Amino acid sequence: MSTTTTTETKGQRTRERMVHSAAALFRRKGYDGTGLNEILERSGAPRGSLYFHFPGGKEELAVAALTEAGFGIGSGMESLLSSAKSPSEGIARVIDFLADELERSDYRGGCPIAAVTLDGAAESKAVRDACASVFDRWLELMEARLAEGGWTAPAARRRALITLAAFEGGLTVARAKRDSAPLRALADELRGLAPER
Amino acid sequence: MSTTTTTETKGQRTRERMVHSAAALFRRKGYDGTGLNEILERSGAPRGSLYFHFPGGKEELAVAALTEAGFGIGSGMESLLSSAKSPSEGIARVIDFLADELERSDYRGGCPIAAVTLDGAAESKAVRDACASVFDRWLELMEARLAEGGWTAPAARRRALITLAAFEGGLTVARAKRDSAPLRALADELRGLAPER
Amino acid sequence: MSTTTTTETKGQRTRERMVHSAAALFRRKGYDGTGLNEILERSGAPRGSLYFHFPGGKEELAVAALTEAGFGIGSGMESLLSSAKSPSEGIARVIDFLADELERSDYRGGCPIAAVTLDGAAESKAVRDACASVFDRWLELMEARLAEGGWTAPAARRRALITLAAFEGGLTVARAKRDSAPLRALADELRGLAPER
Amino acid sequence: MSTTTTTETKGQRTRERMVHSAAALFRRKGYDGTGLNEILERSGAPRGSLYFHFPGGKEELAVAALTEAGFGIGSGMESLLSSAKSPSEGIARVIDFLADELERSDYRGGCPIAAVTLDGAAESKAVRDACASVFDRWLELMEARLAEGGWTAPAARRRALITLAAFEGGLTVARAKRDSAPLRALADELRGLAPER
DNA sequence: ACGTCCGGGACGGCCCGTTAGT
DNA sequence: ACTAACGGGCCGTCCCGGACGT
Repeated sequence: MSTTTTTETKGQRTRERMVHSAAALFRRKGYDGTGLNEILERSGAPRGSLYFHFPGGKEELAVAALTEAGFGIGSGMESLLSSAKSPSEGIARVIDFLADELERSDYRGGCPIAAVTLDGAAESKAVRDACASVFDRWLELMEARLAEGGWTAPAARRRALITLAAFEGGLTVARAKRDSAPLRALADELRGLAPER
Repeated sequence: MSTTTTTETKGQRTRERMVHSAAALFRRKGYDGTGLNEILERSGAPRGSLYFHFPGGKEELAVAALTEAGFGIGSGMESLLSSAKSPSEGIARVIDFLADELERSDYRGGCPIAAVTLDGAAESKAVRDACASVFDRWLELMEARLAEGGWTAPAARRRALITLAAFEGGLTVARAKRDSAPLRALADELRGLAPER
Repeated sequence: MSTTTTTETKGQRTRERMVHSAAALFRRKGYDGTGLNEILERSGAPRGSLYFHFPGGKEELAVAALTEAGFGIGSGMESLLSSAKSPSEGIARVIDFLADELERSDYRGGCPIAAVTLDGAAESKAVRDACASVFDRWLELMEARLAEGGWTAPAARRRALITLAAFEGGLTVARAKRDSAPLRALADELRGLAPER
Repeated sequence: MSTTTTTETKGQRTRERMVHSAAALFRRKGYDGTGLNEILERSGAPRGSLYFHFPGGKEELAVAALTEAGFGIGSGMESLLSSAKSPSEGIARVIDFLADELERSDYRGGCPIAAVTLDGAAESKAVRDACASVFDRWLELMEARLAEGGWTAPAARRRALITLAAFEGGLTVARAKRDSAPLRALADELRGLAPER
């Protein structure tokens, strides 16, 4: 009997470290603001390894990093959502969690997807598509929880969308002001808003 | 009595062209994604002029570009807001206008403030402050219009904030998907939401 | 009695493909201009195989490629020389053949030996020696045919040398101009030159 | 009263040093074998200066280096040619001079034009054209001297061509063998060859 | 014997934002 | 107000080694 989780070759671990480093740096400075050297240094990998694991270079690495970061954040979202007593409450908690993280990182850690979407990397279709997929997945997660809580499909869809937009925008505003209050106000606002049918 | 507008020296016009070019490029690719050469080329100004007008270099130019772009967008917002029959309708029109612009630019022209806030430039206090000021000004504009329409101050504040967050986030999502529908859905949603007292 | 030709293991065929690919690329771009990846891709061989067959790496591969290419070209030369009615005529035909090849390759396929001799690879004694040997062999071939046609040894030696120099130089000039005329003019000239005793 | 020659700005001198360094290195190792770092180090210029003087990068620098080297060598050729009592003697002296230089440089300094023509740089039309122009100029120089010595135009043209080819090829062969004898033999041979009308 | 995976780091050419000099 | 010069940083590719698998 083998353990399901930890059977990872050394190469896979290197690759993972590069992906994580990239994601972490993209959160802070976007794609254009992040140098390969920085990613490499942080992950302790030599330059040649990057091009072994990602022959497509920085762009391919970004796609992997964004996708994986999207899943990670999505999982957190999912558990916050499902542990709350109502969907609205769950949504508020997600936003509060994001606000906590922003504070903890001294207002540096926003959303990697947004950061990359808004910079030069968006010229790349592959990168843009990876971002769009992540956004879609997050929307689905929220819609599902809302539907579970009794919302009609159209109402759930609208609420999911406004939630996503609100927290992406809220993260941006909060970061500029170095103050999480706007983000937390958004959490409250969304908590209070009744479903419109 | 002096004419306020047209008395501009050649130097001022050069400066203005640089500022506009920078703003336009920041919208598309953020601060880190935009090279000085690109800005210079677009504005037709020689290299040395930049450091004459902006001794602080790229950073100082960015502050000017962001501030000015913020004013420009703010003015548009203001007239859209004041020409609508109700504040909610005005807000919806602002978002629709943003969606139109996004489409016209083939999903390249988002919000320069957001783009710069989310990339490496946010490490600069001067840049961050310029962004925060712009956001504040936009919030004030919306609050004022809402108050004028009979909203209480706290409700107006909340609605302004959620509006700002929604359109910044909506612009991001719409750009990633290359589809303005989410943004327009947000406009509708905000139009429909009753004031919560 | 064993077949001399077709008893080749898979490994030998791989090796051969690498050698041929290298030679072909050296003709076009010299040693420094040709990357290992390019050679590998063209020969369909995996990276690790190179160091199995050529522990000395690129340099050792080059020696093999140059030597083999030298033999191949030498054989062609030999048959052209021996099928002509006179040595001078044979020499002219060799040059014409080279000109044909240059045209067929769109002025890319010159002499691999010359290309490698003139670039950084010449710092390597092994490579230089391989080149020198090839040149010597070609000279011998021509001298032998000249002697056979009744030329005295010194005259044959001189004519072989000027022929080799003329076609190497002619190939270079023709390549730069993308015009085989100079090379063909050289063929004519050499055909016309009387033996000087 | 100002000296006509030495009025050179610092920028021009920097540029010149880069051009000379590039030419010197191309002689030894060709275009692909020569790194920009090497050129820069040798000329003592910083990296950025290169792209100021040669916005087109390495390729543009190569064109300049080749053109200038071509003129330099051409001038030497011209004076050797004109100071000899006969054209044939002049030609022999040119080749002898080349042989001297080859020896002096320990068989590293060949013809930069040939080296570049035979490596990957020949893919660039600009580079190839620069090489072709230099060859043409050299041919004209020799033709003119020959005509001056009483040769008919067609004979002069043929002799010029075979001379150019011979010394380019001879330089190659001599370099591979690290022996200037073949080159000197060529000088003798060409001295002895009678004009064919 | 033959080949793969992965690591390793130096170096490739290009372009960055900035400053001196005038 | 602008030309000229400055270095250091960008990302990508180079050739090569060792560990491992067949």
